[in-house]
Amino acid sequence: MLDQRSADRTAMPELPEVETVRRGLALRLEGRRVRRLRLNRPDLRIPMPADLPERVEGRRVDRLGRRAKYILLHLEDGGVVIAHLGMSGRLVLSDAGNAAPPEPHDHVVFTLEDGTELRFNDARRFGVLDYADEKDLERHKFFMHLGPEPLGNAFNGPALAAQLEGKATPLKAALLDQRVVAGLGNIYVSESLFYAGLSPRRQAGTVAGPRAERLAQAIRDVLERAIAAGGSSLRDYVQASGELGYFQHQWAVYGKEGERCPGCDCRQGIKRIVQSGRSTFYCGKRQR
DNA sequence: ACGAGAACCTGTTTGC
DNA sequence: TGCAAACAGGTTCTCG
Repeated sequence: MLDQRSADRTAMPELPEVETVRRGLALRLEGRRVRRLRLNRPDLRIPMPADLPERVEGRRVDRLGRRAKYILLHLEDGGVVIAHLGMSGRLVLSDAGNAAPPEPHDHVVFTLEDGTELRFNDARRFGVLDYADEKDLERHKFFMHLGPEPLGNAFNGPALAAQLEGKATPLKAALLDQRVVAGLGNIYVSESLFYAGLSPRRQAGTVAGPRAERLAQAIRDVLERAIAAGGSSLRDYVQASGELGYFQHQWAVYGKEGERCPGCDCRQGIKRIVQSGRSTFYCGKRQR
């Protein structure tokens, strides 16, 4: 229990964590009906629609979906609640008859017919909650410009190379751009580049052919392994407390400045640099 | 048009 | 010990 609480504080909502949360919510929400939706504080990064409660209350949740880092609650009438966790957002479930006491930053509370509560808690309010009709999702402003899902069929070496072609920006910055590939964040960009053996400082446009192939594969592998790790943690987590949170991962380079490179015997160890205001970790010898 | 950096906001960690 | 600065998983806007 204590371990889980401390894991909560090191939340990291990139694609694997969002997918893990989606799976956990699916177990508890699919097929259930929302009795009440309470907006405590609607002014997140983008103000949520004032009519959200009337759009949602009384509807059954058919299916939990995901696009990039957005979680989608598909309702029975074709409505979709769109949730993004930003940097600090959490979706916390509590059992019927055993509701957790209200916490600071509980901005939205869904109450199901059986009393189960789902709370959207987000201290920094970089998160988002919105509503759309299913048929309009592709054209929604959140999704209109997104690149391919890295775990989908449309993502591979040539597709990635095409996105990077002509870009002068460092590879690190290009991979954070959700139009290039949707779902990577600061941690998994560093991790993917490490496994691909590519320098985060390399000009993005120079990545094509076999390099692009390696990078696309590294991205896939890293994300799949992280989801697998989250999935196994999730089972324990749900059994233990019935809550959802985030999970600590074992990273190769992220946050490991000065430590020994796990891929080679170089002397300098893992380097930390700042690119467009954000930390990047890499091995200067192994990654070119 | 593009890319770098700031801004958004709060909480936690680090360093003097 | 206490306080201030630095830093944090994301996205979007502005400026050069």
